[in-house]
Amino acid sequence: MNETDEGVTRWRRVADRIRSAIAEGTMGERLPPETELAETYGVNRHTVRRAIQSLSAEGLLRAERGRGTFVNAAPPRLAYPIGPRTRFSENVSAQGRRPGGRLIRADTMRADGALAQLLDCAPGAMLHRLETLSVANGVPLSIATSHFSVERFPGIVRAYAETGSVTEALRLEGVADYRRRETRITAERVHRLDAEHLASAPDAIVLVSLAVDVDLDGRPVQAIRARFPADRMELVLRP
Amino acid sequence: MNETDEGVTRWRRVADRIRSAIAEGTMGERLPPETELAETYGVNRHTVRRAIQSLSAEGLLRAERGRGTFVNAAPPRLAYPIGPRTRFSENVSAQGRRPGGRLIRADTMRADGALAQLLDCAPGAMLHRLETLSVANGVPLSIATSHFSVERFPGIVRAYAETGSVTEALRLEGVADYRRRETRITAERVHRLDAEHLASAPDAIVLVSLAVDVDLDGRPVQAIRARFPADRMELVLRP
DNA sequence: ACGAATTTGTGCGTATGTATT
DNA sequence: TAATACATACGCACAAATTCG
Repeated sequence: MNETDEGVTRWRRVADRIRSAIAEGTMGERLPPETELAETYGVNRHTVRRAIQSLSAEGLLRAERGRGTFVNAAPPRLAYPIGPRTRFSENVSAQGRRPGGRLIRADTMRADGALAQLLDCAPGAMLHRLETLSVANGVPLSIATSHFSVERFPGIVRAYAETGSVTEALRLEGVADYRRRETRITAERVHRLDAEHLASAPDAIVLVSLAVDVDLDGRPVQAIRARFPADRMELVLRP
Repeated sequence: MNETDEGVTRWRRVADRIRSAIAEGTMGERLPPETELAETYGVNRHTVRRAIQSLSAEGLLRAERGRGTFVNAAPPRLAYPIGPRTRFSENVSAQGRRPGGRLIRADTMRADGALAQLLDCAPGAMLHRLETLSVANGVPLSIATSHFSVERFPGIVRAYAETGSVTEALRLEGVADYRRRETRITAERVHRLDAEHLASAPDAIVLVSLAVDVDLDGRPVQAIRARFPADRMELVLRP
């Protein structure tokens, strides 16, 4: 190893050299095997593995058991417009993709304090919980968990199952139209079950959007917690 | 180790048991040392470390060299409103925090294709690049890199240095007012230098906001790429 | 002030498992 | 089947940071 960057741990130096080699294009699409990298950099294979682990966490590399370690091509992110009239199917089809959705789970739960405040209902009130996976061109784009008041929308689950659309289901339940009142966005590591549905790496990052839709009278209709894989999606806001 | 969850790797089982112990409250604020955990779970210390690494990545734990491994208390996130008139100092002071900013770097660069399109200038045009760190109550909240056309705003850096405010600096350069035209939001792992400035863990997650401000005639004024630590901030949109 | 004990971080060697070629 | 390549796991040693007597 080079002695110029004294004070930096070996695996970090290895990671930097691999990153540079990729940036210069001297690495190619596929990395040499770990044993070979260990030899060329003069370190133990574990040290190479620690470096590769770090670069994989950044999204630069992708290690596949039995096959090799590959350089990730950075695909362009799909834009997801957010506004007062955000609707998933319209968003995706506008970009020439074939939208699709699948109901993952439907059950009931009791509102905790935060949900009760968002939905303007009593804490402990029964809520329908709908979990849906959105897909475009076969690529999972989001998991959304929607919460509806059971008292106000008793048949929402059946209506959604029949129509496949929240907009249509709400219309059947007497909500002519709705709009977005507030969206809160943060990010976190993907949860394990979400990672499976989203076909993401177990340590991938998701954008988390917590939104409230209200009817034309301003009454809360649904609270939605959507998770978007951050390496495939970006949220776009236009005032 | 328990033999009921056959087929799952040991470090994952250890991680699950630690997570459960924390959830049940039987773990306390500080974890036992790695050697002790290894003994109680009947695995090697490396296996415990792999589990702790995973839980740290989730944000549940925090390992401090020489001190121990601690359970992270989840602090409430600070809300950052985004809208057509987003201004940092107004945002933060509205929440009873004392805002502050610091200029990290100021230099020039050439516009790549993406920046040129955002700023409506020629690719390769010279741009001022201003990197600023925003702090509230001593806690770093964001790093923002602003790009301005050198041709149009030759004195923007000096003006910013004197006034400490982009709004004021732009006024000195002849821009009476500006508004947000577009904001694109995604998320990624924090870069190393950003992590130092933001006082984040090296594997923390940042929300990345790429925004364009335009003057009253609709001409692009600045392109901003801001990074927010996702464990401390959430972006809030109200139509 | 200083050294010993404690605790996490890094690194190497070895062995074995598992998926792919 | 055999060879290859990444994944997991153990053991040992030492480094670096902190704590405490």
